[in-house]
Amino acid sequence: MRASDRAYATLLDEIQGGALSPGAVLGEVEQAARLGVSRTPLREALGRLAADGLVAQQSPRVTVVTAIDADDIREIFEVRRALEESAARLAAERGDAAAFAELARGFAEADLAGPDGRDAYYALIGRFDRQLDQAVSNDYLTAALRTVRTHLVRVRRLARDNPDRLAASVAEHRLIASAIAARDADLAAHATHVHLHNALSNILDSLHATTKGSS
Amino acid sequence: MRASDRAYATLLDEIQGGALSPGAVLGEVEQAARLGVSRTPLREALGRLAADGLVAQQSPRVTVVTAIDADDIREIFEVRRALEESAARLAAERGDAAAFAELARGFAEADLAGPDGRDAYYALIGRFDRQLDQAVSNDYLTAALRTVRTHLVRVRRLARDNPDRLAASVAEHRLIASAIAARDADLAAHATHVHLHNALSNILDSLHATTKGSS
DNA sequence: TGGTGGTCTTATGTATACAATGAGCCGGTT
DNA sequence: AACCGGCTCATTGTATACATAAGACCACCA
Repeated sequence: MRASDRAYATLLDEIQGGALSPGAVLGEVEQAARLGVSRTPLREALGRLAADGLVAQQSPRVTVVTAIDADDIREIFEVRRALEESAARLAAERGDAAAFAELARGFAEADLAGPDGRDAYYALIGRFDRQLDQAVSNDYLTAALRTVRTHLVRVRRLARDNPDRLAASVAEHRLIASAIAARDADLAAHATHVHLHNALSNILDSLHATTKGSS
Repeated sequence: MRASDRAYATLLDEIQGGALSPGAVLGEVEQAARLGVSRTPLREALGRLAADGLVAQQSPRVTVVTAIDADDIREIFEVRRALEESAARLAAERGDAAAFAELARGFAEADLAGPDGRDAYYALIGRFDRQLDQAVSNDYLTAALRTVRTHLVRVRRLARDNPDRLAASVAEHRLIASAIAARDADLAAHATHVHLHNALSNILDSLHATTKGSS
């Protein structure tokens, strides 16, 4: 694996995981030394992170981790809705119906009760996203969704997802998968709309509660 | 201006303009020498172009200009439809109605008859796109649209746009702008759908004719 | 004569050295 | 004492030198 890939992967994990907080200054020499690579591959990693929108050059001299506030989350969800509704429609038209029927069964039988219910949930979502990408079979759409998902990882960290919401989300995904399997494009798109509406509401509520609670 | 920016801008122009054909191999030393920069900024430029999807590492050893075929164009237009329909809706909800009324007038009065009718057309479209971005006021959506538009420049080169289509396109944009000015989100979105359907049909027809005619 | 192995070339990936620019600080002057 | 100017230093941007690996070509063997 290339050193620049390692630097990118490490910084990505740290930003998404919160180890590098928004506003943190990323000096080239400092980070290169910390990650054990030279400045050249580190600069490449920073460039990729900048293209993703995870870091930005605040001034021509200082690169910082970008912040995400409630308005950013709304904007991300506007893009997400545009892309995922289309993806759901396209998957309903050309996807592998059997695969989505199988996914729907998986959502129906999902058990999120245990302590690692969240892990099970994200594993299911990951399978669903991969199947969706494969069904849509559109590299440009997948690339656009990849960027959105990259930001969503950070958004999820900001919002504490409660078990009730996780269960509801699974049910919503089950409906989407079923609609795709039934080749009902309208239902797939509208169920996606509903799911994203609920997800956004939950996140913003959680954010509001956190803000009020911690201040 | 930084050397890496110049290298990126030059290569972007050459790829979009056709000076660098799809499949062209971009050796680092060769291109660095040609553009008068060293390999370091040139690699940064190639990285940005790769993020845009304009070049790709065919093998771990050779970077080439990516190709665009009819399927790519269809995929790009699927993403474009998703993003631009949403953008039209959002602009209708929150855009500057007066600015879009003014744009609609501009489309109504556009004169594409002259020899530089195409330039006038693209100038109008550019104004419209900028106004749309401003109205939507969503950096994530704008970034996604930027990628799509980058590819569209190449798509337009493949299709020879005839004057009739240009005039029809202006009329379609006039309707979209009017709908946004009237805050009619449904009409704005549907007019966008119609416009993109016509634009794609025209491009694919042109491509088919060219393919048959030149073979 | 065809295949295989090895070497050699040439490309990329990485590290480091050099250049240039901007920011911060200190001292002088008003 | 405050403000302006210059200087220094740190940081980025660029160039180049070095390491490494992949691919091609040639020679040798079957």
